[in-house]
Amino acid sequence: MPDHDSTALLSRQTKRRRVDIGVKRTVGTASAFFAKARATFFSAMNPQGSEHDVEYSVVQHTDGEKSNVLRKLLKRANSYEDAMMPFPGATIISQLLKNNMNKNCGTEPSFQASGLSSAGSEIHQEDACSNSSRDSPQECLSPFGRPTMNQYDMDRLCDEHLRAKRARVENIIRGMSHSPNVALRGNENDRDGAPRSVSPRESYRENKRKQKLPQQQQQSFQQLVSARKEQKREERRQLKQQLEDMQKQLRQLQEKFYQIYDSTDSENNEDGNLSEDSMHSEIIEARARDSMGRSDHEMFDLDPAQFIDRARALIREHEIASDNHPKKDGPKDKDNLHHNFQPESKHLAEALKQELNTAMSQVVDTVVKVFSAKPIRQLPQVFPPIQMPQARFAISGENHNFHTTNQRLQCFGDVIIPNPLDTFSNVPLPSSTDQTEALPLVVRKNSNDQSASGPPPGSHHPVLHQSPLSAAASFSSSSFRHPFPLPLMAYPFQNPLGAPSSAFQGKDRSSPESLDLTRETTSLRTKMSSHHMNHHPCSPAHPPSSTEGLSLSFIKSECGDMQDMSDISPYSGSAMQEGLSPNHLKKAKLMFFYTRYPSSNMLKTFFSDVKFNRCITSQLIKWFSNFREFYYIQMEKYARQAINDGITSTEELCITRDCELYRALNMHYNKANDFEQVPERFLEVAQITLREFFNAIIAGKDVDPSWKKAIYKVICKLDSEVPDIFRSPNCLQELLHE
DNA sequence: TACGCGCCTG
DNA sequence: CAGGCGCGTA
Repeated sequence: MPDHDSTALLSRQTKRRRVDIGVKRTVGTASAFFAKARATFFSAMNPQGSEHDVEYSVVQHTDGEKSNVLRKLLKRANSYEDAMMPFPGATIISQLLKNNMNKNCGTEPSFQASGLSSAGSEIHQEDACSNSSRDSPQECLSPFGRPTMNQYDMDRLCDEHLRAKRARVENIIRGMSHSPNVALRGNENDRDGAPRSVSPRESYRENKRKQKLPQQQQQSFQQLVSARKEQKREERRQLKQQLEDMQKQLRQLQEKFYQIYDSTDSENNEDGNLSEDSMHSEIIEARARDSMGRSDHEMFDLDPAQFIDRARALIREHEIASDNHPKKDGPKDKDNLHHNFQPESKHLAEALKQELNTAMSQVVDTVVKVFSAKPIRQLPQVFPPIQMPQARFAISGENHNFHTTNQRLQCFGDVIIPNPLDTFSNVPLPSSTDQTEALPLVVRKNSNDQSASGPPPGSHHPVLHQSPLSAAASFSSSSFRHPFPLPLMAYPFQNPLGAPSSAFQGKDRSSPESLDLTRETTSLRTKMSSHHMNHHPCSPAHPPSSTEGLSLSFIKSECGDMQDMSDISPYSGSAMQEGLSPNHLKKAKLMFFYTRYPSSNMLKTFFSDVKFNRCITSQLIKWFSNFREFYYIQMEKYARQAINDGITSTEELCITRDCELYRALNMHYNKANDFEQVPERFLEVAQITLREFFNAIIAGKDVDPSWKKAIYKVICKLDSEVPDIFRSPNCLQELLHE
């Protein structure tokens, strides 16, 4: 773990503790002194915030705080793992490994956090270094002992560097092959490696550290070399096993593939004349090979290229078949297709073909993914579905190209619906760096939903996938990026081997129930409003397209009982705003000087220039909740400070316009101090609040977890009338420019 | 069940 | 400042 991380952790912790000193006191006033002294002592002891700090804090904290530390570590580890999943860069291999290893060792997240191979834990090593007084610092820096780097000439240094590099790679591979830290470790390395340029010496040291074996390290290089050889042998063995595992999985895939093929094969045999028709020899060949392979079980040993070739052939076969069927004018075909075929079986055939196409796409995709070591350049293709039947699979041909997620989506859109709208191409698909904070939750939720409930029956239409995108596109400026695509993109990766038939159909991902869009919509609107998005993207002159209509209804259904749906739909009329602007925030802050607990009705009347819906209302309510939070925190802080300062009587607690507490509050709600009419009443209320806190603390009521509630009850009755001028939409100008 | 609130977190 | 969460209330 890099130092800055633990530093951050520490600073968060100390910060939290400073707050917690107040909030979660278990003893009376004496504990405040103690805690304060402890904090001072603590920060004096560790001015630079090293790894000691975490240790120290863990040891010193109460159980709850300790569990906080653990929780954070755990969270971090999880988030690293989660973060790996949806990225195109995460290969199927790592996912397979992850799946396997989660079964075995999914129970020790804290060790995941330490993130090292079985050879030893970095953290443990470092702890041993920093904690144990027996070890000399030199040994810590250079675990291989005396021969320090200074004794080598430059050649040696280069050699070491190369060796270290190699060892590092080997280490990563080994880590992948038998520890649950795949994602984490890789991540860590990336993070470590990217920002700083690694000097040879540094990387040498780092690798030594990582390579350190649990047994006593001998100082001679020969032993090191032999140990390394041992490791390599072990690695080789494990890699081999890994390979075997993957082959096994591939076999399963192929099996599935052939099962599907068999089903349609037998059906084709039913109508009997497909093969005698003008079938390409390639297809017949493929079939011949096929049946042979099936009888001999040799197909399992096909190499990937062959496998993919055959997949392509099959696809071609089916496309030719489906293309030819309607075009056939020969009486024979007509007979076969239109007379001998019952309508039901025709439908069945069509359905089966579609299913087959979908399934085959998945299989081919997965196989390609398994066997493409690295993403190579993508072919710039748009997948015209009918005209270029091969385009869909061209990437899996000689080039063994890697499907980007975007292509994958298009591909499956193709299969399911022949003519997908190309809204996708107009929306900048987020790269891994475009991720916003809301994403992981959405992904997780979706994946859970997906795995929990099977795809609901009913028709699926890709346009539903696009509606969120078009929502983002049509409601936002060009620079605005919404995290919608990522949950969708994450889907194809969810379960590459387990249930491919349901994994890609996307029926449930298109259903509004499974997507937690409420928050997304809220945040979308929030972001819109905070960016002054007052323009109306859908002007009446340009009636919404079908996709826009869908996205509108999407938001409509998600945002629930909006009092006025026109606030999203094309809107022409008054100057009502669709969201809250910074000016509204400023106004709300000024209103806080008068009212701490405004009712939602009151908010509606005072923010009459905003079109209210559920989201806006809760945002405003949240604002005032945040204001109160700050207010009460200040009050408590100053009350405790007063107690610490030896004040014993509430009479001594007065709030004037030049006292520190008032200045802090004014700074928060009236930052520029351009509102010069902070009512006297606010000072009184503040003073009452302060005294309430003071008395409560003095009385030791703060041992009760909900001791503040009584104070809140008092304060909420002290709201005063908000001047009418605040009802005006332009009140800010009027208030601030007087 | 929906809503408002407060607390915690980032 | 916003999101998540748990709780109490209507």
